[in-house]
Amino acid sequence: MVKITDVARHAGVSPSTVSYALSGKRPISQETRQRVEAAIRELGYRPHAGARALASSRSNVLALVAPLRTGTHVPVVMQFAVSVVTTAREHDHDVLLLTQEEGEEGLRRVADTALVDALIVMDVQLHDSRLPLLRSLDRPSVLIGFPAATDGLTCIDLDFKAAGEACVEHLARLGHRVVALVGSPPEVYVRQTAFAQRVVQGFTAAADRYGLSSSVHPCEASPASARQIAQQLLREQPALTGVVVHNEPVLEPLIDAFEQLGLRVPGDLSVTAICPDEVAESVRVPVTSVALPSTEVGERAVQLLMKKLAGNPVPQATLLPPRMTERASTAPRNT
Amino acid sequence: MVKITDVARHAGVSPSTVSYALSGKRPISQETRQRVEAAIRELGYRPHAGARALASSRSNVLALVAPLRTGTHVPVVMQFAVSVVTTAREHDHDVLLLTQEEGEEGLRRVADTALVDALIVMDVQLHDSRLPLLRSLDRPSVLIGFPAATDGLTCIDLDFKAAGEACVEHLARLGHRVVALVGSPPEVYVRQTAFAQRVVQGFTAAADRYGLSSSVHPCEASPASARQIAQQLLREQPALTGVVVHNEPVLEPLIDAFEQLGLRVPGDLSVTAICPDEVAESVRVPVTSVALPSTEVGERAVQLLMKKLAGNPVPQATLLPPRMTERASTAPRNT
DNA sequence: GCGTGACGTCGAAGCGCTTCGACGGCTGAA
DNA sequence: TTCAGCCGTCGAAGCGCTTCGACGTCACGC
Repeated sequence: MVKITDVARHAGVSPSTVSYALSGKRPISQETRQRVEAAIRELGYRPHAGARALASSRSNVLALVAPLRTGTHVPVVMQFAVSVVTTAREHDHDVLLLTQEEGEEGLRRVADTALVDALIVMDVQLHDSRLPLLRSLDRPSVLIGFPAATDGLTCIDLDFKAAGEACVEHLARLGHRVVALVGSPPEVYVRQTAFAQRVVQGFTAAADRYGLSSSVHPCEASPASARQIAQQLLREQPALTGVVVHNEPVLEPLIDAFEQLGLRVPGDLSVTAICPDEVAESVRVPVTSVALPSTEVGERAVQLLMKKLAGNPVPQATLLPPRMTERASTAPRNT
Repeated sequence: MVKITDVARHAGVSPSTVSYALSGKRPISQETRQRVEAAIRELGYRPHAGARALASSRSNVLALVAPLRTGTHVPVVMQFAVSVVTTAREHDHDVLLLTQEEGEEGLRRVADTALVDALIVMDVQLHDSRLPLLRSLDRPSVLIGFPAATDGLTCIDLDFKAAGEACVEHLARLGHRVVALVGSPPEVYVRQTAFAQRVVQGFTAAADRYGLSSSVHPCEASPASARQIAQQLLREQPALTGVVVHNEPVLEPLIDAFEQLGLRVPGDLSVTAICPDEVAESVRVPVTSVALPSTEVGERAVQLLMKKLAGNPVPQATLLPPRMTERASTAPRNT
């Protein structure tokens, strides 16, 4: 193994000079820097991560706690993880993957052993048991999702309330008067994951504001549930012409079910969704949707963390504004 | 921060004794060990990962290189990743997540900086450009998937050839005489990912052995392609009664398409698949399938790595035998 | 009764890097 | 001309841990 003293000798300077040339923390003359760089290249020098971490008390590693539970759409998690890793690399950091099951002990472990400099926690719930721990940890963290109280924390997510509102607004503008929300599976609400409830809040508030008749229906992630919900909706709200779907797996089955019940989309029924663009685009009838910007959230989360690591202040809450894309599934109400 | 010297002082022993008590690398008396453990608990001591890595030249971290490309089924990747993390934790290791995009330079970086002790590489291709690097690296690695030549490597995967054979065998035993394979998207073959071709080999070999008439059809991962393939199959092989599907996303659409064309599953047509059990079970007609054992592969991969790290020899190739589960989609041929 | 070796513990030497203080030389303002 | 202060570099200390060799003690065999 080639070490910094080898490089120093080869370049005819002291080890500290090599270190400073590498980190830029002190001025180094153009000429010396070039000699050092040449030596590094020739010897194929790579600083030892452990030694670096020990001396600088910075590991340049971030922890990412990823969920893997029913109710979370896996591709979104994956996309998010990739975006975190990619962005972290741009900031010269690596990413350590932890599972939700590791729990609080896992967080404490990687933080206390100085394995990581900072943490990103996904799938945060309203009264998440990890919150006190994250507040007390000596390392910065960023949460994806919003708990009930955000004091002492840094949170980021899509503004789901605004997303719910945007969907209703879009339908209202098209003249629809009776709308329904097909939501996440019941367990998501029971678990009190904030985003599901926020969508409901936005949906309801906007419906009231526009004077629409509305209803909310949690839905299991199976085609059978989709068919069942579709039947129920037609029975209970025969005048229904607008639907908001916040549940990726049932989006297509739901549209199929409606069409089998004799409703054309968007002729008789307009459908909007809150889901990743790829999902909205891959449905038989491309769906007008508010995007779930997993890539952007991941990127922003890492940026926030970097700011905190640099000692800069960051906002407690970051809500990304919804971005709606009109596709083939919505149309003015059939009068 | 509480360090090992604090623990030593508190327990009335030397730092080295604490270290040995922790690692078990030298005998420590029952009584001393207990005093040390008590001190650790009372002080909340956590060894510093960087210091440990520097002194022992072991970081206790594994690298996992995950793909994220079209053609790879995302949930499978995720399931695999979770299994790797979980198993690694059981062996007191953590997992660093790298993306495929980081490429060879990423592998070299984490290996050379001693950030990780060993590597797991997913989605290996027949002539993967990373192979020479992995062979030359001074750190052990395990590949998921089989390249053309496995010398100097350690590879593990489902035995896809045997899986293809098992499907055909199952159909042949049920009396089917004309079978077809609906395979992965064309780009998977072009990319020369071995597993797709192995399925074809097994499928073809078994069909020949049983004297069946057979054909192979790559298929895009979209419902439209599924419908198109279904039509084509009926046109070209009117006597078709058995289908093997190796393409998760089109499994359900394909069955739908066949039924819309007037073929009942399994009445007129028997369908088997090579896919994760969850996918096979979630289809409207649960599908007889060979499982894609991502969890087991992840677990075994880590175990192989641990053996290599301990200096024990491991087999160059590990092929997991296919496990077939009969479900509702296959039946004896309608005579 | 004494040598032998296993047991249990200690002290010291590093692992490879960063960083702090120091220092000589040089520039520019007074 | 002088001195303050910056620039560029060096040497040494030390980050917190593991590990090696050494040493005293004790049990056992001959």
